[in-house]
Amino acid sequence: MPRRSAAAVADTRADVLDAAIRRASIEGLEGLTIGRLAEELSMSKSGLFGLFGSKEELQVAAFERAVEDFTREVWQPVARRPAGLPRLRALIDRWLAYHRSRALPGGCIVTTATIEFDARPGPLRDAVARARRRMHDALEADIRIAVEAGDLPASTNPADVAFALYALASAASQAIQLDEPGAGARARRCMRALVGGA
Amino acid sequence: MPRRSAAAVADTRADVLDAAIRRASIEGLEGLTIGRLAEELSMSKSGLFGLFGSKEELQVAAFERAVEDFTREVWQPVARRPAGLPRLRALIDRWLAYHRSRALPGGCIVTTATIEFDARPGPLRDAVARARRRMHDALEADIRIAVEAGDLPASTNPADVAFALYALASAASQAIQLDEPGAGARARRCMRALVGGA
DNA sequence: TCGTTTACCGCACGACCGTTCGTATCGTAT
DNA sequence: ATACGATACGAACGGTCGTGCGGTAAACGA
Repeated sequence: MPRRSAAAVADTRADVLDAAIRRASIEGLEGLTIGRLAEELSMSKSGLFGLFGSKEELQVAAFERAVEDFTREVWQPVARRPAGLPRLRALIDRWLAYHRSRALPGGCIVTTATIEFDARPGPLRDAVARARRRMHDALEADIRIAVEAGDLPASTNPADVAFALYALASAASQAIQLDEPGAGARARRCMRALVGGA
Repeated sequence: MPRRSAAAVADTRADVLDAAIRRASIEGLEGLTIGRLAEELSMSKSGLFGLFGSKEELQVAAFERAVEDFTREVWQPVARRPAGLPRLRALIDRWLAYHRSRALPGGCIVTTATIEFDARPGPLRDAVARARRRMHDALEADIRIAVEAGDLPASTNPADVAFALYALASAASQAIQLDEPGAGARARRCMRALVGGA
C-alpha cells in the first residue's frame, strides 16, 4: 500500500473506518481487532493503530461514522419533505429499505453498539446514548407536528410513538439478519399502523 | 472448592452457567472468557473447560439456560391464565417486570445473542433463531385466540402484533439499561395499546 | 476394602491481543 | 539542497486467550 500525501491522511482513516464499520456490524465493535483490520487493508498493525491512538478511539470513530453514514442514507434524503406525517412515512420506507438492502452486512450498528455497551460505562455508552437520543428526538418532533396538524389523534403520545417506531426498526434489522421471511414488510405494516397507515 | 459427588456434577455446571449468564448479559456471549469465569468461581481453567469441552458449547449451554430461566420467570407464572387476551396482558406485565428488576445485570440475553450472532452462521445463531421462533409462536397463538374470542379486531394480523410486542419488549430492555427515564412505563403503554389497552 | 471411575487441578502450548518504539520514506517549505 | 513533520513500517513487548495433557484425590461399585 503506497504512502499517502499529508493532505490525504483523511482518506486512509476513511478507508479504515469503512472496513471497521462493515466488520463491526457482523462481529460487534468489541469484536474488532486491529490486526485483522490491518491485514484486510494491507497495512501494518502499528500504522493503523497510530491513526487512532487506541482501540477505544477507533471504536468511537467507527461508531460515529456509522451514524453519519446512516443519517446520510436515511435521514437526509427525506429532510426536505414536509415536516410531520409525510416526512415520517417517507422516513419509514427509507429506513426499512436501508436494512433490507443490507447496507451493512451485519445489520444496524447502533443497535449492535447499544447491546454491547448499554451496561458498560464509558465513552462508547455515552456515544450510543447520544445517537439514540438524537434519533428519538427527531422522530418525536415530526410526530408532534403531525399531531398538531391533526394528522394524528390528539391523544397520541409522541414520545411513545417514537419509541415504538425505533423499536420496530431495530427489530426489523434483527429479523432480516435472521432471514425471517417477510420481516421487512411486516415491520413496515407495524410502523405504518403507528402513523395512521391504512 | 471441594470436589463434588458424581451425582452433583450438574450442580457445578449450574453454578458455572449462572455466573456465565450474568457475565454474558453484560459483556456478551463472545465476551465470556473461561479464565475469568474460573477465577470468579475459584476453579481452574481446565476444570471449568472440561465441563463443556469447548467455549462454543459453554456459550450454547449458557444461552439455553438463560432461555429456560426467562421462561420460568416470565412465561410459566402466567401459563394457567385463560388463553388469549388475559394471559397476554399478564405476560406483558411479567415481561417488563423482569426487565425492570434487572434479573440479569446486562439486560435480555436473547436480544444480546441475537445481535451477536444473527450474522454469523453456527450453532449459536441456530439456537437464537429457535428461541425467537418459540416466543414469537407463543405470542401469536394467544393473539389469535384473542381475535377468535372477539377481544381483538378481526382485522388484526396476529404475526404482526407478535412481532411488535417482541420488538417493544426488547427495546424496553435496552432503554432500561441505558437508564432512559420512564422506559418501562412507556413500553407498557405501547404494548398495551397493541392488545386493546385503554 | 480395593480397584475404577469421576471431578478437578497445575502446567504448558501456540496464537493473537493492544500497545510501544525505533526507523525508513515521503511531501513540503526553506 | 536541506531540514522537517507526517505517514507508515517491522519487530517486539507483556498479557490473555482457548485448548490439550498428565496427575491426583475423592467418590463409587464390588
